[in-house]
Amino acid sequence: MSKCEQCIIKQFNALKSLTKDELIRISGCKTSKVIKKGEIIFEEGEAINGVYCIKDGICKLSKLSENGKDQVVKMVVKGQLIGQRSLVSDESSNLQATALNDMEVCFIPKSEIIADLERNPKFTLDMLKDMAHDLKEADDVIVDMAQKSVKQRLAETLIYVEKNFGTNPDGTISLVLSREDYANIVGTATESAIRVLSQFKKEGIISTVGKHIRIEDVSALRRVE
Amino acid sequence: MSKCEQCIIKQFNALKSLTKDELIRISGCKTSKVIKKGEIIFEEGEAINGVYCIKDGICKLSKLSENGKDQVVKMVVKGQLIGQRSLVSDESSNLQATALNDMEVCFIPKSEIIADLERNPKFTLDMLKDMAHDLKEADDVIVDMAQKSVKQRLAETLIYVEKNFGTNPDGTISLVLSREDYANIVGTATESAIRVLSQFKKEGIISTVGKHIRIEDVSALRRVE
DNA sequence: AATAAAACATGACAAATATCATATGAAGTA
DNA sequence: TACTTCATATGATATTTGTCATGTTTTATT
Repeated sequence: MSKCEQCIIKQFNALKSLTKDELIRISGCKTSKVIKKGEIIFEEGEAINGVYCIKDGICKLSKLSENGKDQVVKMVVKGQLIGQRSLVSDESSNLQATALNDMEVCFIPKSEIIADLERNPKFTLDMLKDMAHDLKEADDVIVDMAQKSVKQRLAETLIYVEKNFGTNPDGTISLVLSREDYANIVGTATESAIRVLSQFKKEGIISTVGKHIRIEDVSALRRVE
Repeated sequence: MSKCEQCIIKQFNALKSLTKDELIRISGCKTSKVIKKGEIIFEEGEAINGVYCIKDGICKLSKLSENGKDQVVKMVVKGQLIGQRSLVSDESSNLQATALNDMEVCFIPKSEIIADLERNPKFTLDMLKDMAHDLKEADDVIVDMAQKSVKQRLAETLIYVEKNFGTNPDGTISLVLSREDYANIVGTATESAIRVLSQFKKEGIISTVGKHIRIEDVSALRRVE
């Protein structure tokens, strides 16, 4: 099993602020998991009791709403941590994490890392910075949800996904999402998402290659009203 | 000027985890302000460079959307801190804070408290806990915005406001908000908020006494679809 | 290859919400 | 007091979005 102290992934998250000794100890108790696309990493209501460090892949964090839809709250990519809230709260998770492609994650149990939070202020401060950033992003999502049209939100989502998860050599967006996924990100009916994407395609703003989407005209996407 | 180390308000936020010495130092550099209803505490885009501890009153945190509406993201009450993000980020504020009634706040400059964040892990951990809680609440708001109707969101807002900000002796909700405020919380047009409140009133679910609203039938509010 | 099951697509219609217009009462101001 | 402004209210209408039905395409499975 690979060692935390040598892992480059930690550079992208708060674990970089652990000391070498702390990292070696963490390394000894962590478990690595391979998670296939579509598999659930943890469920809403589950006691997570630890954090996951994402070594590879992308996952969505979602929450079931009363009307049965699974609203995506955030997408998380390689390098980031998920489940941090479980470290500072004894409540069970308010979100479900599902792999959007094949993933590799390391799980660090709360019992092993909690002491570091209480003793290493640099680490805690780093966690705080990450969470402050997440909170800011969540605020932006709230405003978008409340004030923008489905078409605008979908346009923004396409730009976001391309920017954050990259493109293939042919220019298509690397991450393949179903129309239902897109609907659950923007918070609309699947049919509505399909319709808007069809319209974008008809207008030449995007094109599709099989299940892959390519943005043809970013500025048009930005101008969507 | 009152002293932080004797102030009971700090029990409700992370400042309680500062040592007596730290509190005495903070006390020496803090400034107290009285803010009248409607006044802005800080603006979107402003460099705050410190935290505000709310000694009394209620304020809203909002963000201007592209369509010119001022979306309320969160309401904050006596005992809580605002502006924490400025402590861990050099970015300017993403939100505007506006007093919803007469307030009394203390401002603690970043320069004085930042060292405590770096040295007192208990304090940092407490800040982290608060922020984790805020993040969870923000997630819930995202789901509500995306999946619930205006009527449901307004019903929930009424319940929330009554629960969190209390009632007057006659049973009316203490906090008086304009219809526009309600619209900006729920994320809808002012006319729509007015219409829904009128309907609730017609149905006997709420009643009004001047500008005050009284919830007459909470369970009906909960049942709204 | 045959079949079943998803995912995608689109029409028709209903429901929710926004927008614009206008009116009225309340509150502040000259 | 008269005037102005603002908040509340409501109708009429347009637009957006959801829902239901149905068909097609793609993907998975036997």
